Amino acid sequence: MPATIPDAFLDVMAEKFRMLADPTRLAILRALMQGERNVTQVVEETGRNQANVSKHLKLLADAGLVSRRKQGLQVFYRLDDPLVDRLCKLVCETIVQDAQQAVERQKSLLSGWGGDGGA
Amino acid sequence: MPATIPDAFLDVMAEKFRMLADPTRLAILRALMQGERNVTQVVEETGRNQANVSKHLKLLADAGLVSRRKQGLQVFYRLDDPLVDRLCKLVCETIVQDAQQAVERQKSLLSGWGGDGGA
DNA sequence: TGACTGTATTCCAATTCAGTTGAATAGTCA
DNA sequence: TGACTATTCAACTGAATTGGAATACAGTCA
Repeated sequence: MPATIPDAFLDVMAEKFRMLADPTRLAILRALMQGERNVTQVVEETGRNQANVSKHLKLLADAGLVSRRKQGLQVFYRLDDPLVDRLCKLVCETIVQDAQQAVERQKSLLSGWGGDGGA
Repeated sequence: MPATIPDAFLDVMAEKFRMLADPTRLAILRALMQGERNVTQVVEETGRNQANVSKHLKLLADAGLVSRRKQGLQVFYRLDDPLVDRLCKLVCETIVQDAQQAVERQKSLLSGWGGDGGA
């Protein structure tokens, strides 16, 4: 672990983040966090159309975030990068924290007028 | 911390990741990880031109990742989201790990021929 | 006020990306 | 072989993003 990020890492890092920078891909990854799924299942769970899901799955597979397993007619995908889980958890936590802080700021504002924080 | 990621989070998460999904922005953030910097300093440290840096700084500020402080003619920016540091560290670590694993795979391949792993 | 410095904005061309549609491929079953 | 299902591929469109050049803006100093 270098003290500062080397120049050569910037592109690789950006590439990794870019894979996570799309709601459809995040929805797909969320489905795969529950366990292995075939394309049809992912389509159902994400509500996106099949070609679109297939394209994003290919992107994710090419990037090494998910792996493919063929079984008869179907292709099963599963998470293949523990990083995904950890990054998503981190970001999720901060979203929750940000929301909580927003609520608290709101409360403290209201308390200035002697309110109880209710609407 | 929800058991699974809520639908409403997907867009927010994607937005956060998108901010990190660009090498120029990562270079800027890397500079700011060392401490507060004004625009000129960031320009020097990143090697990007001024207009470009200024634009990305605005994006980052709007997204809440960095904060601005004006002092005379200059505007100082600094990291304002602990998430950035943590996400970057995580990704960096996995890049290093991936590289190490690649080296080991290479070694074990070579050892099959009785080599010592050298070039 | 006018010159100068540091920063922000606007406009533009090029590129990239997400999503849709329609066709193609691969595996299964009769 | 032929019908059928699951998946992928290719082409297209519209929208978003990037970087660069030029310009505008804001604060300082003489």
